[in-house]
Amino acid sequence: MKLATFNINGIKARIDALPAWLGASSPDVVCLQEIKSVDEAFPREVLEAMGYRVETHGQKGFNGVAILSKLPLSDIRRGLPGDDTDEQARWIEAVVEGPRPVRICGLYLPNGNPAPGPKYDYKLGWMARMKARVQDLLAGEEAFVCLGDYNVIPQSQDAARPETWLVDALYLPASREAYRQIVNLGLTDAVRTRQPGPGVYTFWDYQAGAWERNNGIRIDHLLLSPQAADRLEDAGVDKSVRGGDKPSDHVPVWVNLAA
DNA sequence: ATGGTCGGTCTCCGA
Repeated sequence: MKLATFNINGIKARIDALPAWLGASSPDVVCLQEIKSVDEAFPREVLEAMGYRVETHGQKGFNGVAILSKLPLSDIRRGLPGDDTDEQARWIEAVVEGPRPVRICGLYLPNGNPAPGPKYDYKLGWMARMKARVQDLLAGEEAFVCLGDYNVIPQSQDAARPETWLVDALYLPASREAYRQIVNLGLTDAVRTRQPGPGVYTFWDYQAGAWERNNGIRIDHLLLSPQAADRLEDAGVDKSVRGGDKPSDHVPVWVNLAA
């Protein structure tokens, strides 16, 4: 089973590039971030025509997440638990049905800039809520994968120029500590396991020729529960998508799980 | 040495 995450930075702007990648890569399940669309305006028909079920959790203008799946979904949940006043659409969850089901949590973690400030406080609060959700899921001992745009550079090797990120919310010590606290509950970073060295990036800014200079960062991650990690076969980054027509600033990241 | 790019609209803000 091939699972992928892709921050598309606007579904309207990616209406050609997304189907092109789906056709070339044939993932079974994809979690999308930054659809920047309300549910009613999401162009589900073109994706359904490719064999995907479509579940969205959108909002106007910003944020928004979705699941595309060739396999049946159950227990679909929208929104990260822990704060009923949080109106930002950043979390969608479902169980992918099959002989060996796997729960997927698609997430768009807050950027948090500028830091310090209220946006950074929201980021850290959101990460604490995510940690609590992961703790609950771990207690269930099921296979699950938390995949999406984490907006966290875990280590210096995950940035081409780490020195330029020192005061950024994506790399501040408190951001990386909160991320480690989630991973250290017992999750496996699928891409790190398969490609342990430096130089693996998932985002290149549109500005300043970042792509041409390979000035990238790794912020899109797939974290596997122990039961999902048992089934890890392969993982990787579809870097070439960044060089295509009208690219997102992120590229797809994927994992293959047995059965 | 500096500034630079997108996307969705809220003709500015978020990233």
